[in-house]
Amino acid sequence: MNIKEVATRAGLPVKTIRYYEEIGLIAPRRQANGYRVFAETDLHKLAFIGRARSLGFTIDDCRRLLALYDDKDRASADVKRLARTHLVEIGTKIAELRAMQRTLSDLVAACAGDERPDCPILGGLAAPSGG
Amino acid sequence: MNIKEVATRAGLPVKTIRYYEEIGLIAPRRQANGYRVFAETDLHKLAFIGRARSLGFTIDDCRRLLALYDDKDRASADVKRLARTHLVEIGTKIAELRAMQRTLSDLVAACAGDERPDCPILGGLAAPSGG
DNA sequence: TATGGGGCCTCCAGTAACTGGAAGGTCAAG
DNA sequence: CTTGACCTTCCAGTTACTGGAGGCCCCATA
Repeated sequence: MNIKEVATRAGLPVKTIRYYEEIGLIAPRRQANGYRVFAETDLHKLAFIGRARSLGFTIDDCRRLLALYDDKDRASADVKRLARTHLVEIGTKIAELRAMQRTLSDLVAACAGDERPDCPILGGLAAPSGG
Repeated sequence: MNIKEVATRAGLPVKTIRYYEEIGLIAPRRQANGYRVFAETDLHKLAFIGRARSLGFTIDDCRRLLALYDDKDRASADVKRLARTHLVEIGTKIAELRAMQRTLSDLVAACAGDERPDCPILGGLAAPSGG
């Protein structure tokens, strides 16, 4: 199948698929005219990558996951380890965002939000008092 | 003061400060020998930017916040609007991360994590069944 | 005066993961 | 034969820095 079809079926932009080939995640064959030809396995891999990416795995994670996916002898523990590491990272990011959210919503709550220039938000950014 | 001192006092890397000058966030004077000279106002601005960045404001947000900070006539509502938009973005990001967290921890829980190759995590990435 | 060690400068390249656009080849339909 | 959709490559830009090379500048010490 051609790039547009595989893009539609995998739910990824055409440009992204070319990029994935460039960085070696997939290696579709070529026709005599230079067009890429995608096999079913390419489609599967692309769908796999798309899903992993949407779960926040990096491209490097995807590379490792694909290797594990291709390796019929690997232990499920290997995959689980990667996933768990990623879960920890997600947890950390959520905690950081929540801290931002708290600080910022305190500042927003303290601000009158009217036509006067006095604003605790800018004040809080200029010199934090307790954060 | 020299760049190293202002970097220490503002809690930012020297490189970052040069970068901030390059993109026009600050404009320190120069000595005859080419060295940057930072005034107290430069230090204040840098500390301000550092704090806004740590709260997840983009550089572009910082540019706008600095403009508001410099403008003694702006209404506090202008600042509040920017902060509130940012709060919404933070909220969205947290929700997305939580969704990832749920999906991924379900997959991790379903995986035996032993030496056998059978792994629901890879299965779930290859073809999601319900989420 | 020479030397050594910081500190400072600029410029270039690279990061992550694409995205947009230009210039041009290919194919099927009318 | 032309039109238009599709395909190709290559280059540049995005965000917010970060690292390194190569080279001044300044101060202290021998």
